[in-house]
Amino acid sequence: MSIPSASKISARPTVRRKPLNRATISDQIYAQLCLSLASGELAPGERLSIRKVAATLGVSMMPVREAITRLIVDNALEILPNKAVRVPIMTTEIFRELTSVRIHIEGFAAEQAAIHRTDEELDLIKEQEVAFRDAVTSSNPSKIEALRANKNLHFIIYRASHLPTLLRITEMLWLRVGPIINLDLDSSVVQGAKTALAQHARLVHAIQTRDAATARDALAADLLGTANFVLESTRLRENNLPLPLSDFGH
Amino acid sequence: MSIPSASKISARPTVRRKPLNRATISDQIYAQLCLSLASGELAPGERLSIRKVAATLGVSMMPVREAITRLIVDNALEILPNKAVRVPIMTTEIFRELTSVRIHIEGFAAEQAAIHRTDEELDLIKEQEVAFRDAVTSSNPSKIEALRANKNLHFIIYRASHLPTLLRITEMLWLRVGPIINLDLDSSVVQGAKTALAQHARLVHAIQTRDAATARDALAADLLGTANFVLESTRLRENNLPLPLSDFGH
DNA sequence: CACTGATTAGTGTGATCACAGTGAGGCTAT
DNA sequence: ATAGCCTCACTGTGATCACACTAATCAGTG
Repeated sequence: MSIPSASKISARPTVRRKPLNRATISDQIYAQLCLSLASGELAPGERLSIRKVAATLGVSMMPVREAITRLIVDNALEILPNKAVRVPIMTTEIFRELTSVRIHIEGFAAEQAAIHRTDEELDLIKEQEVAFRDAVTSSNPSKIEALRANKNLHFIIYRASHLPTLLRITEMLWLRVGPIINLDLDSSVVQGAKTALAQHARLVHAIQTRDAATARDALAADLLGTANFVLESTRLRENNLPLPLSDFGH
Repeated sequence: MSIPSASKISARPTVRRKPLNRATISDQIYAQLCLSLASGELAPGERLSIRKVAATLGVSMMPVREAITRLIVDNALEILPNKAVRVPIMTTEIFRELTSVRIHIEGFAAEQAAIHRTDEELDLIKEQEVAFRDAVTSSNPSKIEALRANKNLHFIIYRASHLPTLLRITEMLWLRVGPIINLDLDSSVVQGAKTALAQHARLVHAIQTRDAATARDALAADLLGTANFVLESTRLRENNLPLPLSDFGH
């Protein structure tokens, strides 16, 4: 990821630079790990070593440590009783629980978005909906492009709820499902996207007409659809065995 | 809080001690800060210095640093553009937003608790309900005892939803409202508890009879009641002015 | 050959130091 | 007296080291 060794600002001639909002190295590592998590690059069950991640990314232990701590707090990573850190393994039971919570909370967000959205936000939503449609119905459908557009669509909606607390919670939830949905939904995402397309259309239309109940229902159906798709093509563990022992942790 | 300088286990004679689950110093600091936050000891707007907290608690910077990082992640503390850390100031706007989210999410938790609760959990819930009633209707009502029982009651219910994700979210939410409700609800908590008592009774009865809808409604009414109470005896800032300038963070 | 034992590499946690950036207080020059 | 500059105390961030604990390797013995 090439961290610029330091922010070497030698001399500021006339203008007084204000490096206030500069991103911390820890922030960069955090963002990087989030990406690796969301892309499935970090597989469930895989162990993380602070030192190794630090060496890989070319930084010291400290920023990695802090980034991992953050990820543990929002349940994107878990810490075993040995104090070892790994990306949580998702059982079907946990996945079901997570999905039901997501349906309720993100459905609520969609409902509020239908109520509080501005016209500008509606435009952005429509924009992302066609982006998703294009990515899926294209002649050579791009899986990663579709997932990106799907995520954008959802989060523009959640942001349009104008409830920052809710937005934060949905971010946490997506961080947890990320490793799963990106894992083995190869080109088959196109097949599963049939119902997604329909529900997205319903969803956007409901948000446009400020129909909160329908917006909630459409989003719930969308989530449920992809969740069932994951449950079928299941790479999930049926029950949480004491140890996976299948990790390639070094 | 008196941290034992270190876990000095000199020699373990015959039994092989397994100090696996031992609480980290960081954990202890985190718990301590949570308490200070929930008790209102750390007032909104107050600034936190890693070194000063470390010196006060008699530890080095590191555990404090990690504990504060965790609290920032779940929005119990906020980090200003100056990188300064303070406990967030709560505006009426933010409080309203937070309350609406809480009503929805914690209402959902109550609903699920009514469905999934075991008989043992029901007993615990009843137990905490009479504890709260006792604390409030006592001849010399104890504010801190009432608040403790109230929190216990709520979280036993949330735990009884058997949705760990939901439990985690409610913990985050309570961490944010903690500094407010404990701030200036002195003996007046008894007055405001009138409606709380009624709703608690409804809530517990609904959970007993597995009436999810009523459970949700009762909990929503409970939350709304205390929220309105806070909004009236308001110590909240009307709008988020650039700086409070009233902190004693020297 | 199988099993226990010690040694070693590797882990997360905590402490300490270095550094750049920030803000306030006091000084000087106008 | 006031505006501007400088100094200094203090901040969070990052790096490095020390330590206790864990897991796995390899040696020794049955």
